Formats: sequence, C-alpha cells, structure tokens
Amino acid sequence: MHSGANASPPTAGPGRERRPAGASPGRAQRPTMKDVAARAGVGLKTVSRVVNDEPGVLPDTAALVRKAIDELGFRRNDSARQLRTGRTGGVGLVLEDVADPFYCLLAGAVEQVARTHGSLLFAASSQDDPDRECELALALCERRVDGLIIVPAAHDHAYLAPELEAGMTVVFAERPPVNLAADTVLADNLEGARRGVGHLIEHGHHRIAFVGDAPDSYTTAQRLLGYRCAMAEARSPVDEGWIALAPPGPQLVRNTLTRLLDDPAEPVTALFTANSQVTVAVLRELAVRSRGTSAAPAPPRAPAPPPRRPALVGFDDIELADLLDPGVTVVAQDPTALGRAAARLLFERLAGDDAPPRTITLPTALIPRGSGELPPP
Amino acid sequence: MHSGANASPPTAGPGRERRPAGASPGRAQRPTMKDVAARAGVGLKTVSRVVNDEPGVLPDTAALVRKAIDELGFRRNDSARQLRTGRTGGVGLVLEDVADPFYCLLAGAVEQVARTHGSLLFAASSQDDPDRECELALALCERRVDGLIIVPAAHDHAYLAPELEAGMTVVFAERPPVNLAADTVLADNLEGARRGVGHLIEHGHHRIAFVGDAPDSYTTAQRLLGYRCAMAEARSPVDEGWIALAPPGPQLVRNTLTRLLDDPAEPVTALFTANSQVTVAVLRELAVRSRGTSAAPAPPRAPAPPPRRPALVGFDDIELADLLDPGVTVVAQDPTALGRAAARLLFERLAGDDAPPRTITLPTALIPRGSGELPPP
DNA sequence: CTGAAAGCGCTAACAC
DNA sequence: GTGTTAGCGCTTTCAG
Repeated sequence: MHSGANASPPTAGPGRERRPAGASPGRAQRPTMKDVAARAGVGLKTVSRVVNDEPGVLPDTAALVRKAIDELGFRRNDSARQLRTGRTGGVGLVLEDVADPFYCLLAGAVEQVARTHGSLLFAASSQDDPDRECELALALCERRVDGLIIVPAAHDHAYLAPELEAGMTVVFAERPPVNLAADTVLADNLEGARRGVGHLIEHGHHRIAFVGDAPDSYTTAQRLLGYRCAMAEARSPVDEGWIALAPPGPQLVRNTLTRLLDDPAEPVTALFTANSQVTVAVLRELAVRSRGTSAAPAPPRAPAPPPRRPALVGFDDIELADLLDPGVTVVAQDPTALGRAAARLLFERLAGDDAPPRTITLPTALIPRGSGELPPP
Repeated sequence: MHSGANASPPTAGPGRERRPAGASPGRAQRPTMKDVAARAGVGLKTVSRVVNDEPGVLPDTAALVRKAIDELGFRRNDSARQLRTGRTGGVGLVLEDVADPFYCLLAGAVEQVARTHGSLLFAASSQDDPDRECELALALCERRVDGLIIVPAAHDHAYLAPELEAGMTVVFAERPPVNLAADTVLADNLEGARRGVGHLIEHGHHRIAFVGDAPDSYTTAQRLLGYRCAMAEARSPVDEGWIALAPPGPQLVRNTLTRLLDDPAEPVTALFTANSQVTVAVLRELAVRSRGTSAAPAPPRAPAPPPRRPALVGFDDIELADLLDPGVTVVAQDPTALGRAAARLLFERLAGDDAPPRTITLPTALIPRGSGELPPP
C-alpha cells in the first residue's frame, strides 16, 4: 500500500475492507491512521501530525488528510496512544456512593478540575466496603489512571504502597489513610463540632446529646472529640448515656430519641447530630413525634402548644434546611471545596511536585437557621 | 534475555533496571510481564496465563509466577490489554451535572449495572451545553468506551452517526436524541404531568398555573403538553398568562408568583411546577411570602391567619419533601430506574442484541403529601 | 516538510 | 504444559 505503485488519486480508493470474514455484521471495524494515510496518499506520521496538531505539515497536505479523516470517520484510538505515551488523561475517584448528594458534589468538583487539565473522571462507589475500595482502587491502577482520589472506606491502605512506589499519585479526601503516607484533604471535623456544640451551649443548653452512627468512623470520632471539647470547655459534665452511636434506622432513632428526650428525670434539651444522614433521620423522627402529639388530642380550633422540641445542630448541610420549620442550624463542610482541593493537589503532584505528603484541613461554617437557637425549656 | 544463555537462577536476578537515565526520580518505571517472566524464569505467555486465570499452568509454576508478581509489584497494564482485545471495560455517561442530586442517582444506577458487567464508569458533565456534550461524547468514543449513555443537551445528534456506524453503542436517557435513531429511555413526562394536574383538578382547582423553565427543553414541552391535556379533559379553559416559562432565578420567580397569585381579579389557586429546580425555587419564594405577610403586621400573640397558600404539585421528587409543611405533593420519576434501564439496554446491545432501536418509557408516580390536596379558597 | 522503522505491553495463534 | 512469534494502533526516533 505504501509502495510507489500507489499512485491512484487519493480520493478514489475503494477503501480497505479490514473486517475479517467472520466479524459480526453490526460491529464495524474502525479505520486506523494507516487507513487514513493510505486514503490520503501520505505517510502514517503525517496523519499523526495532523491529528495531534503538530507543526510542520503543509496546509494542503493537512487538508488532504483531514478530508480522508472525515470520509473514513476516523477517530484516534486512545488505548494505543496511552500505551505509547504512558498518560491516560483519566483520574479515578473512589468514594462511598456517587449517588449520595454529599459525595456527588465532591465528585463534581473533581471532575471540573480534571477537565481543566484535560482529564476525564472515573467515578467508582465503594459502598463503604473496604474490600470494594481496594478492588476499585487497584482496578483503576491497572487502567493506569494518571492519579487517584480516594475517600477511604478501608481501615488499612498498605495495599497501595506498591502502587505509590511504582509512581501512582494518590490523594485522600475527607478521611485520612491508615498505614500509608499520602496527601490528604480533610474538613476540620473536630473544630466544627466544637463550634456547633458551643453554639448550643451559648444558647443556654447544658444537657446536650451527641447522635452519631458508626463509632469506628474517623469523622464520627473526630466530631465526638469536638463535642467533648466543647462540653469540657463549658465545664458541662457529659453523661455517657447522651452519646448515641448507632446506624440511623428509623426504629433505632426512635428508641434513641425516646430515651434521650422522654426521660422524665433529666431529658436532654439539645441534640448534636453527627452527619447529614443522622440529621435527616432525627428530623423525620421529631416530625413524627410532633404529629403524634398534636394530631390526636388537640382539636384544630385551639392551636395546640407545640410539643417541646429540642434544639438541634447538625454536622453537614442538608438540602432545603432553610425551608423547614424551624430552619435547621448546621455546621456545614463544603464538599465542593474538599473535592476541588483534593483534585488540585493531585494535579500539582502530577506536574512534578515532590514535596513530602501534605495534609490540608478545610474550615467549616456554622449556619444558624433556627433549630440551633431554640432556648432550653 | 530470552536466549539460551539465560540460565541463571530465576529468583536471583538483580531485576532489570529499565528506568532511562533522565527519568524523574519520583516516577518509577513499572515492571511488565516480561520482567515478571524473567524473574520467575518462565515464558511471557505463562505469566499472561497466570494473570488471567487461564487454565493449563502447573500449580507450582503458577506459584512461582505469583511470587515474582508480588515481589516486583507487577500490575497488568490495561491500556495494552485494551489495545489487543478491543474491549475497554468502561462505559461513558454524559449528563448535565454529576453534582446534581437528580442526575447523580441516575449515575449511581448506571455505575451499579456497569459493575455487574465488570465495567467502570466515566462520568462527564455537559453543563447542559451542546458543544460540551459533543466534545465529551467524542472524547469518550476516542477512548473507545464499550458504550455510551447520554442525557442530551444538544439539539442535534447527527454528530454521532459516524460513531454508531463504526460500531459504538449509544443509549439516550431522559431526553430523546434528535436526528439520530438510537435506543432511548424516557420517563412518561406527558402522562405524569397530566396526572399531576388532574390531581389538582380533582381537588377543586380550575385556575392552575404551569411554571417551567427553558421552553425549548424536551421535558418541559412534554410536561406542558400533559398540563394542557389535563385541562382540556376537565374542560377548564387555560389562560396563556398562567404559563410561565423562565429560568428559576429568585427574582423572576418572585415576579411570576406575584403576577399569578396577587392578581386581585383572578388569581390562580394552584401551581404545577415542571421540575425540581423550579419547585424548590417556588417553595422558597412561597416561604418568603408567608414570612413577609405574618412577620410584620401580626404580633406573635394572635396566631395570624396563614397567608393564602396555593396548592402545589411538582414534577420530580425532592429531598425532605415530606418534612416541609405542608408536605410537597409530587409527580416522581425514578432517576435510578431511568439509569438502570438505560444501562441494561446498553449491555444487552453489547451482548449482541441487533434489534432496531427501542424506546422504553417508564411510569411516574403521584405522591400526595399535602400541598397538592389543599382546597381552593 | 515528510516518511520508514522500532516498539509501548499485552494477547491470540501457533509452535514445541 | 509451556514458549515463541506476530501484531493491536499509535508515537517516537531518526533518515531523507
């Protein structure tokens, strides 16, 4: 094809039919650069130059090549390019769940930064399963992503050590890695919780419960620490019974609230909920309790005294928190900022930054909306 | 290396140092199958067999190979594998925004299905920009994803015709393609809107407004059609002034509501909001109006009569809709079901289904929560 | 300015 | 059972 005999007009060639005899009829074979070169009557490298906008091609030659490309419907095969260049133009993101409204904001930020660097995003959900995190992270390494951002589910990240040694760039977000030194971006969980609980204390509360979920979660542990700090600073003794750590199922939350709020002797007057899932579960239960109290006994004519509602501050902002009554006061961390910082750090590393691993801590914001400013009875 | 001279003990080799002299110190060179083969003292193909769990390798040999793999920290390079096999084990998803709570549910479902087929997910946000959709879709084609799911932003999908011809599998979700025949998964927008508006009519409303955003959006158009159907079926005349089509910015929404609700002659008594963004914007504005009416003039002692609140049914479910007061009645489409159906369809095609393009329409669900059951004044 | 040749790391065909 | 060879489609190197 590349011999001097190939003197026929470039546009007149019938096109090479490369599909093997047995190929399925639906799956057409894609043309390659070689095909384009043949069609345009130029060398392979010239096509490559045109496709990659490299200089040193006569405009006329380039036009010829582009014509062939369009006619053939050629599209460069990135697998081959990646194999040769070593860069994939992709970053991997492993997090708990892409469908979660919190994490999808993080993912969105990562994608946006990646885009400015010409990279596409692999999004993978670990479902908070350590094995799955490992499996996904390694699958992404196998795909030779340029870099990896991980929101850890695993409690040991030694499995990544060989990858780091082999040159993989990894940044952890929201939770730090265990048994591994790597860049990390965190929210200031302890300080945020301290301020949130401090806010309740400022509004006159002393008997404040901490409602969290998994006790072995890093963020919950940090936030609990913040709670203890705030209480200690206020010289408020903590009853260990006020600390509820259980998955936020409706029944469990109900029991917890009953125990905390309906204790005739010493009910708590305020709740600090340790993350958005818990906050929502608690809000739902509080709503049920309100309805249960007011619906049956109070006739609609007399405005029933609203059932005593505990003050509430939640960690993590939640959608429509401002439209609820009362508005939900929260300690908001910014998942977008988290993702953006992690992605930026990643691309700095990819650009050659060799400094020792860094940890970036992002501030949280206290947003008063009503629920956290309710006074004690 | 592979000549007969290579008779040294397999495990004793110093390991090939393949890093070129000028390589940056941080980026180590990854070992290849060839390195593993040398280290284990076996042939390349044997390593390949072990890595791919192919049969026909003596357990002892396999153990030897695995040892070398671990020692070297070998991980198969998927780019090379992809180049050879033609399959990438990746699917692409182009949608408006991965950070959107609606679309991230769709993305989560796609990822979950992909996972059962051993595929990873590329998630890309078009930001509803036609050019960006095109750019991303073609970039994914260049990467030779096994298949592509697109939530269209573009108004013309002819640009994908060469890709389809070349064998790319594409499924459209939520909105149909234009100028292209391809598989599509839609929600029953028209019927959903018809039922939602019908619900308001059943509750005694006749003067019902339709509040949507972009008038050129497929979904808005379909839902408006559903609105007109319902009104026509009820023999309720439609005042074209009730149809508000504008982006849901706060000021615009405020003006719209003022026009619709404060008309002293003939205010509408109910609102049908055409998607979740509009619904939320309207709810926010209604809340402001309530506060504005009750805060200033009414002293806290006398329970001010609640400002007349229009009934409201929204298209799309929204987070915490049940906790608002009143609860928000919605016509819910199931983004997870949408994503799952699209992904399943995609993998059926990849498995060889050659039938002509199909369109799947998914039902919607009317969820009464209070706002849609408010009677007219 | 252009092109031929080498090879990225792997798998598919065949040797042995 | 195991090894050798020949590419996959591209970029790199170096020669015209």
